[in-house]
Amino acid sequence: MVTIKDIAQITGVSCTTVSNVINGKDHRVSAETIERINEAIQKLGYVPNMSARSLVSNSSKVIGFINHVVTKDDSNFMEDPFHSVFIGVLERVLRENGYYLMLRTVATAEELMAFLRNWNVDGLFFTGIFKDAFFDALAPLTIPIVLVDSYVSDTHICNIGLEDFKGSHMATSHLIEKGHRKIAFASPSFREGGVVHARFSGYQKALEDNHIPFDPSLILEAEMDFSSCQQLCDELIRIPELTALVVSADIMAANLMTCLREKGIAIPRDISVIGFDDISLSRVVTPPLTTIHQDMNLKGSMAVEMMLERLEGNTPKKSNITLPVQLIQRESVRTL
Amino acid sequence: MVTIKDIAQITGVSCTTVSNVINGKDHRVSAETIERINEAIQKLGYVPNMSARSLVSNSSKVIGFINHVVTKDDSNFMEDPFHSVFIGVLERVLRENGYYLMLRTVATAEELMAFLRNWNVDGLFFTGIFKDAFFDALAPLTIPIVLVDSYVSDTHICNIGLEDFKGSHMATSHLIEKGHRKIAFASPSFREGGVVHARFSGYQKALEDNHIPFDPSLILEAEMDFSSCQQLCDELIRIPELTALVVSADIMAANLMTCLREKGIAIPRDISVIGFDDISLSRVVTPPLTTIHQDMNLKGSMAVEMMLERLEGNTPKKSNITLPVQLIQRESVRTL
DNA sequence: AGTTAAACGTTAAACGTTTTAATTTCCGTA
DNA sequence: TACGGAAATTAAAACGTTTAACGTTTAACT
Repeated sequence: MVTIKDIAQITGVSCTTVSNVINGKDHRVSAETIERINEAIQKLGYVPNMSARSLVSNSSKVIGFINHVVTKDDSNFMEDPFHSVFIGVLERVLRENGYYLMLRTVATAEELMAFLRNWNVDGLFFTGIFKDAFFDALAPLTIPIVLVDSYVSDTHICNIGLEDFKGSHMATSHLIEKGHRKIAFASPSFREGGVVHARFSGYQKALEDNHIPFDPSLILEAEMDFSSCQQLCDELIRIPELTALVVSADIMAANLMTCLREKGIAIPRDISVIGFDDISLSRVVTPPLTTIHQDMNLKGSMAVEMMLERLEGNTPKKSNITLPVQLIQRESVRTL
Repeated sequence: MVTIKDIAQITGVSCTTVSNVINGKDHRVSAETIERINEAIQKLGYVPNMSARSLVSNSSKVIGFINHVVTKDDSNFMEDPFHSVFIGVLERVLRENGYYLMLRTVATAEELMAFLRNWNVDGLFFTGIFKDAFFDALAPLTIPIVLVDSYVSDTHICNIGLEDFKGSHMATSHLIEKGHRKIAFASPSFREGGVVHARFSGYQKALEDNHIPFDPSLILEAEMDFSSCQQLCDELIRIPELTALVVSADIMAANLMTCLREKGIAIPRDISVIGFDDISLSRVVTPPLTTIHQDMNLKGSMAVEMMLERLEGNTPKKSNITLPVQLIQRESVRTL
């Protein structure tokens, strides 16, 4: 292993100087020396040891992506394209800026703290954090934290979210324009500070704006997996005169559509469906799903941008970004 | 920050002893001392500093998941459920065994080596490595390396793969049993040492076994994304009397089915399609895709198991595991 | 010529852990 | 009582960096 010492020795210079050159603090070093040092680095193939670096500097260049599991389940959080696509973007941009990405699942705040101190983690990404005890444990942390899809606000914690309310309002209004009046709302379970809440409000407001009375029996909750959707489907078909359905997540919509089809219910002939998210699947499902589009890649790059800004020590202009959504009309909605 | 020194001081013992207790080398420490130390650790909330640890011990507990990009593209490798689901499993099992997972994209072997030495990486996972210069660069490495879906063999590198040949043979035979004779094979581009090759051979052999002459004009290559599939689709419909299609990846099959439908071609009425992989999407697409199933979660856990065995220093029983596949009949194949 | 300040360095301590080799303590036995 | 040896413990070096704090030399002003 070639160390900074070797470089120093070979170039006849001290460790400090080599270190300064490596770290771009070369304003105190002559151009000629810099040249010599860089050559030696090149020739010997020197690579800095991050452990040594972080040991002394209290900064590791490690950014954590935290998957917070509420219940100790063995489900694979990577099944959700939202996590994976997001992580893919993170990895790329962080790397381009000299950072490293560590994945970590934690159940408790203690586990998180241990992880942070294990590695001197420099920054943290979270998806789907809600207002609860766990979130409160984040407050005393001083490293930059970027939340995604969390309706929680805090001075030093960034959030990057979506026009959930607006999107849902658009979806519902679209159905109403197409002549639908009895419209159900299906979604994963509500959690305080989660996106579902905002999406539900959008649905509710759209009804109100169109003078359609709100009917609580049209609100359906279930998990997103296939078998939960089957149960939900049974409830659905028992609702009389239902003509349309707003689903607050495309994965769920896709599962639901499959269940409905298996029961001989045609979409959009018997029932119209509109989704939310526009994941890649939505285009490929039959019929292609009309949905509210969000730009996952943009979301990821905005999140990294906020993170990087904070890492550089600049307080960013905004600590709360809301990304736009867009209605994508495909074939799962019919005009009444 | 509470260090090992603090624990030593408070319990009136040396750093060495504390270290020994922490690392389970407590055979040289009296039971009473162990007790005292553990209490102090608990009370002060001591958490080991991995940087310091790896600095001196040349082992970091960091396992890298490497995404090797051949061309410098900006596509998101996490779009592929194979990577993401796999990584999800890795993270869980590695964590349960005291390891940490770092994600890293590299373009060249040099980048990889730099990464390894940056962090003293203890082990490496790869998906989709092919027999090329990059692979050769892996040879001199001494840390455990686990490959997934790579038809390359090397003494100290593990591989965990699939019955690709058999699966493809099953798929093709299934179509033949259903009365099909003119069967095309569509797949992402062939690469030496990649799974596509094996899957192609299975197709070819099934034809041969059934005395159907092989027709090279029925072999179609394209990338998996939607627009490439559209082009491929144009070629497809120009083939006269084609009744069936083996697609060597479900993502591609799904895209292809959508393109075909957009051109007014009904599945399975006009053309039967059989896929490979059985990703979650396959069930939800219309018609539900008949495909060859593989167990991604099993694949992940087997891969970690091999990795852990090597990390413990045991040479595992096998360095090459082939997982079984299974035909899942759904509705995309019709009987002629 | 003498003073200053910039330019170009260096020395050595510190970071938190592991590990080797040395040291002390304790106990049973000759 | 002395002694051998096992058991329990320790001191100190080492890992590869960064970073204060300090030292030279040189160029530029009075």
